[in-house]
Amino acid sequence: MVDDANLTIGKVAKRCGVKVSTLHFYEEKGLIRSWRNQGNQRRYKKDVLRRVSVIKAAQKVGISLADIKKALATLPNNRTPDKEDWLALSTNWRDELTAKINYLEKLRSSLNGCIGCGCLSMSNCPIYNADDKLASEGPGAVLLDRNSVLN
Amino acid sequence: MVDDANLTIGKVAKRCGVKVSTLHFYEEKGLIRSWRNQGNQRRYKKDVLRRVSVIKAAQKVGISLADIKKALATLPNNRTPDKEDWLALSTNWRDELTAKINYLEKLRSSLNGCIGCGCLSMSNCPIYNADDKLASEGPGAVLLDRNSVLN
DNA sequence: ATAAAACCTCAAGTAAGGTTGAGGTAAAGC
DNA sequence: GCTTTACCTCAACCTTACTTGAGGTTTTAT
Repeated sequence: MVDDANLTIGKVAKRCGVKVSTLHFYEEKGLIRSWRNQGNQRRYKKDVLRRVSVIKAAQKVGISLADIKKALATLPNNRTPDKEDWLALSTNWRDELTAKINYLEKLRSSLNGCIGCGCLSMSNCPIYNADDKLASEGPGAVLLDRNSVLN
Repeated sequence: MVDDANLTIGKVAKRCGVKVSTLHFYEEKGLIRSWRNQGNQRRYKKDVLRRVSVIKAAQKVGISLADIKKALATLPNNRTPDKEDWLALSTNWRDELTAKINYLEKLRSSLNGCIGCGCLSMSNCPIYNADDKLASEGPGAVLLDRNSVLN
């Protein structure tokens, strides 16, 4: 029987609601760490539970694993991260989330104002530029890609 | 020289701000249509410009190509879609966008508290109990062990 | 002691949304 | 007429985030 500070991969998976294969994958990607017992099986300290939960939370914000990894790399590795450490991460992510929300709100008003009312055919539509006048000269239809937060 | 109601793929690509390969891909997926000229080259009617722009707009909302295809399939195919037709699509997408914005706002308001204080382990944590179905970014719902994730 | 459950590695597969390249044809410009 | 640009098909590849499966070992339970 392993004690609570010496978790098996199955325990971690169950308690975090992820599959064992996900933990293998995260370890391979450098997002979490483990050591091995005498029989070559992975063991984790409790710390990993929070890491995995934070990874999942950040994914909901839309942060990629690569960026999550970078953020986790800023945590201290000489001691267990404390409340302040986690707070610093979440503050950054909250700001990204705010930017994303702002973008989506702008997009929503474009949908309302442009697609909804039919002005898609007009040259000043932010989503779609007119085809007639701009056809031979300008760059043509200008999509929102330029300012996209998401893409 | 092709006239304006008889667009080449290059023209469509340039005016919509996408690559030629993207148009091939969309056609293969049934999102747009074309006919062929004598030399087997694709030709499009102007209609396609709006379709592609709407596809791009919907993608920014977070709609998958499969769902966009379904939505586009509700457009009339006996006539060019009019204002009312596009309105129906955009209204649905706007509602999805609103739901998504609401979800992200809820997520934002709980992000610092959850990550910082450790309530990730609790059954009332908003991050894990919000409508995960709306979290179309990132993987789906994560069902945590209600009793003991972190402790 | 033995069987079942859990774990291991490594390769391959999945899904979305495209992109890239090879080998060849068509259209446009001078 | 010749050359460059544009277009064609088909297959393979890319990225993200994992999952699945085969074949084999370790732990745990009875």
